[in-house]
Amino acid sequence: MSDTPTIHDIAKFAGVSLATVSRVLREPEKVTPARRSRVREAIAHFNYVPNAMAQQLRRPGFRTILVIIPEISNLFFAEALKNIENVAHQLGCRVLIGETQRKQERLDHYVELVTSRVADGLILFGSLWPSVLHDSFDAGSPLPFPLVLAEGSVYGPNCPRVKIDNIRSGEMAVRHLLASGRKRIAMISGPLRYTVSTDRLEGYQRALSEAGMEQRADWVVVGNFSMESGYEAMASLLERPEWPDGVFCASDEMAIGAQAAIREKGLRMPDDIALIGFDDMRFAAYASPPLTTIRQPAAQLGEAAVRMMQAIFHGEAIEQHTVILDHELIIRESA
Amino acid sequence: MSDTPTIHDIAKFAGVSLATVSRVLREPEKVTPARRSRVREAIAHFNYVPNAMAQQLRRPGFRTILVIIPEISNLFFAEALKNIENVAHQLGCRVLIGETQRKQERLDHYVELVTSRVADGLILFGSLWPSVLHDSFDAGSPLPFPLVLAEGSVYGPNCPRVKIDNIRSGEMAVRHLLASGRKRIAMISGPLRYTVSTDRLEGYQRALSEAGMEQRADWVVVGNFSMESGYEAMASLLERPEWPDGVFCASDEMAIGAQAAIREKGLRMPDDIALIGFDDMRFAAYASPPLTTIRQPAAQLGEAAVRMMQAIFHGEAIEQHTVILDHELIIRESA
DNA sequence: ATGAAAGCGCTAACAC
DNA sequence: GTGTTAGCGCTTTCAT
Repeated sequence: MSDTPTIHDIAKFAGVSLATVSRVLREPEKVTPARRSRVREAIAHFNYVPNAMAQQLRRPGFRTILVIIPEISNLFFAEALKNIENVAHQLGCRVLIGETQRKQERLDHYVELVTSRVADGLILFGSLWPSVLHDSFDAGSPLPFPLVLAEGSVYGPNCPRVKIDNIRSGEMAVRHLLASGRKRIAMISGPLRYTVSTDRLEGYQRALSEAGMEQRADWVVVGNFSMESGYEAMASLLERPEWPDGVFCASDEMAIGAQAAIREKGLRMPDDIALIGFDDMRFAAYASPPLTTIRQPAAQLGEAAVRMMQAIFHGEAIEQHTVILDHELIIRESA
Repeated sequence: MSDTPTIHDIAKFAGVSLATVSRVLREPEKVTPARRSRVREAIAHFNYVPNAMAQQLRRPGFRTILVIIPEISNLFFAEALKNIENVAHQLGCRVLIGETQRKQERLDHYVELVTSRVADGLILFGSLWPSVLHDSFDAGSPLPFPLVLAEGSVYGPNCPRVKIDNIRSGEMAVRHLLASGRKRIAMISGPLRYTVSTDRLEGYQRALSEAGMEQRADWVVVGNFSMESGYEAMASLLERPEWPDGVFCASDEMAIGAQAAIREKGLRMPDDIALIGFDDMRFAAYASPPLTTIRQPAAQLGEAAVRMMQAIFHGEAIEQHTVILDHELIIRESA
């Protein structure tokens, strides 16, 4: 932690010019073996590592892509991230991760990393929109940096994005409940300020009306995607005079909370209540009973996002401006 | 995404000198209102954001701390991270997160961010040791950058660290099992190449021998901290002629996997088998039955790490070179 | 093959 | 107040 050596120190120590040191670093073959090793010794001696800031200034180096997610503890994001890291690494980029905790201020703080060129591109999850990009939202004004939107929960802006079709996913979930003869289907939704939530809700409604079922507004109760809120929501549903016989939860976490509430009441799944979740996160298979759910292709989503970013970096025209990934019904034992 | 404007563009456009633009940015009060607003217009017009690389070069700016974790999808880390972010933000630092997936190569790649001064300090979770720091491992040689070790799973190096006492935690877990009269206590351990694992295992052994119980080597089966491995481990235990009546799992994830195996056999917890986990991750309370576990203070751990880092940044002598956080037994229904 | 020197985008002394 | 100028640590012509 002593004073950081610079290229000057190395040059002086090795008795060569700055340029030579620089060359040893990036085109060693252009330097005589003798001096080359002298320089290398010096480098080792000082434990010298070039200052990346200074390097980048002259020469566009490794690409760094910043990934911003709302919550790191949400397993869905964790899964997507893992793949982003893998693919990016493969493609020779570095990945930095930032968590906003759904705070605009945090988001903006992270976005500075890319406006100020510490990172070269941004993959943005979640429903918040960077303040700096306010003008670019609906206006056709071009984006000031490479951006790809993931998870598709943001409205309008005209930029590359990868998402899943939450409406059709919701439909699929509810149809599955319907298929087993459920008549009183409730929904535990996410916060209605998020598109993902309203989309899944719309899917629920469509499936119901398609089946000619009655829609009861008081049977959709909104949680916040957490287990706790799922538990509360289900508990409140079970306090009503008439119980639902099927419940669609907008996240697996809420479904797991709901399961706890159902078990506490001594009810059985799927006999008394059929329950279906959303995400297919790791824990779903180990729930009691194992959770039937809609699988979001988190990993693919990450991969697709990185590939789009890569395309932008390379100035390639992106064929599909928005790619929609396939969801899938995973049938286990809860419905 | 068009050509990035520089301070020159702004200066020219506003008809002032570079210095004036720079001043408007960081000491606006020293510039006449008239010119100030001219410059601001120019900035707005070009959508100018100073290049952070260039800035840092002259002037040590915001501190960036890099946090490296093995796996982002491990909820324990997620929890610790959340708090790191919070505290760091409060202290005016930026946090970057990197995931190694327990690969040395990945770790080293991230560590470059700090040797090359993109980040100013490193908080390191996990059991891997950066290659660059090879010499500093046991040698007393000083570290080339601010480093604090978290989670305490690395041997020897002489640097600030924050950890929990895994041995005593393990003891506590097993004592609890013993207290309810269990006679045949098995353990599902983590990989034995990690200190966290061997420490918890040692705690298990100590508690057993302290109680004068027989120790059977074939009753410790090793998993890899995942639910899957917990399931497998428990299943294998249940294939033996004699079943354990108590099981200590080195992670909640493994415990949840184990619960699934136990339920499948139609056994009851804690009546037939008492089960205790480790971590107290979010899902523990919603398991079936709710999981008794040892709580690791993930959040405090994050906070402590950041504060130590802050102290290093400020050149303060760190009072406690290694801080050990308290664990806690959380009794729920599985044991 | 090597070194001198210009410059990357910005900040901070120093003059005016 | 404001502009000029000298760097920050590095890369890259361009001579030699």
